[in-house]
Amino acid sequence: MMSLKKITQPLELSQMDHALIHQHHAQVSALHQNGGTTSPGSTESLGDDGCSKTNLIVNYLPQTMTQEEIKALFSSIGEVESCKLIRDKPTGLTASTTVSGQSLGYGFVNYKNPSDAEKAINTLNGLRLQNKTIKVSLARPSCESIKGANLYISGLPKSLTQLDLEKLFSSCGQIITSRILYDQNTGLSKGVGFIRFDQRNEAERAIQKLNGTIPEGATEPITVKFANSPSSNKNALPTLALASYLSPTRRFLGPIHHPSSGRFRYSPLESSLLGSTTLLPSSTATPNTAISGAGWCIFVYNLAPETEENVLWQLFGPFGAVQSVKVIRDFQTQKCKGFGFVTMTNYDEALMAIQSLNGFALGNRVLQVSFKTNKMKMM
DNA sequence: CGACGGGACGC
DNA sequence: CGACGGGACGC
Repeated sequence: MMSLKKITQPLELSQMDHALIHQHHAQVSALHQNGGTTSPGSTESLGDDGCSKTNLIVNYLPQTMTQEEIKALFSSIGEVESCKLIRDKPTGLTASTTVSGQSLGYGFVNYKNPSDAEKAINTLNGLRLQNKTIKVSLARPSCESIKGANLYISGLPKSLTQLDLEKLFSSCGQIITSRILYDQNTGLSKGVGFIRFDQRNEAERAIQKLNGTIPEGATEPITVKFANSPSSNKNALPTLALASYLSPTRRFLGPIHHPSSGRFRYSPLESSLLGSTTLLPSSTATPNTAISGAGWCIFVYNLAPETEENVLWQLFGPFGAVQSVKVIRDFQTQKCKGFGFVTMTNYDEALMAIQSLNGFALGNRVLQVSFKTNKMKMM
């Protein structure tokens, strides 16, 4: 139940044509348009071998769309010379349950004729397909200097608009895309946004110039830094991969490399407690033992409301002997209150579980796992 | 936007 | 803390 979001219906070609006919006038924000697909200068006529006028990059493609479907769609405009959907590497590796070859959501379409490429931009850019609005623009000549040019900006005033954001950054270079994140429910700005520049050095310039500065009319400084690269994936261990990744036959695991561990980590343990592996659970001496004195009680925080006991068994079982698990629920709703407890027999195994599972991305939540503290109601 | 339960020995 | 429509340069 935790990872159903990937299930979408494959797109039929007939549906696509249909969509094409009825929605080819889909609105695209002016901002996106000025996002810089048109080069500022004169280089229009370099057609032959310089900047290609036939090669398009298509972004925000629906996950399920295949290269063949893309080609079919774009062939409705004119003759397509080549078409490539970019997919992630077919890593046969263990951890990534993301089956090899998933679409990365963008691709390239190269037309025979520049006029068709232009027509494709005019008619297909902004086309809505499934849950996505695709973007069609001229591909820039591929080169190293355009990579890693995406910035993450936080601390923005809630009133700052996308246009304001672009104005703020436009002096640093050519903006390819910009975005401000809004809360889905309230519609209010999250004070966080992205700017993708044409060139990486433009992005560096923007960091130099704007990081820590206070926008006009604002009171707080903004943070400008490089956005996380898509490869440093946040939910590298997809929800249901747990059972398979944390194979029950393996009692001890090497350190699990959490995506951005440092940031999410929060360990209540002091190094002194970690020193020895020969500690025995004792009912009174240390603050982190289970009440009963037999076993080590672990506090697990940031569980989803639907969480059930079996999730905890699956999470902790691979690390050793688990005596009991408990999901704490609200009495009324019977929904998990966001935390639970796991009691393990052996200190070493409990420690290993904590070290491995603290910071672990379970679905869209990052777990915080530590020895239970003693809320001394009584002594 | 959020943080540590529930049970009940029979002295 | 904060991370996008998951994924903008050929995976």
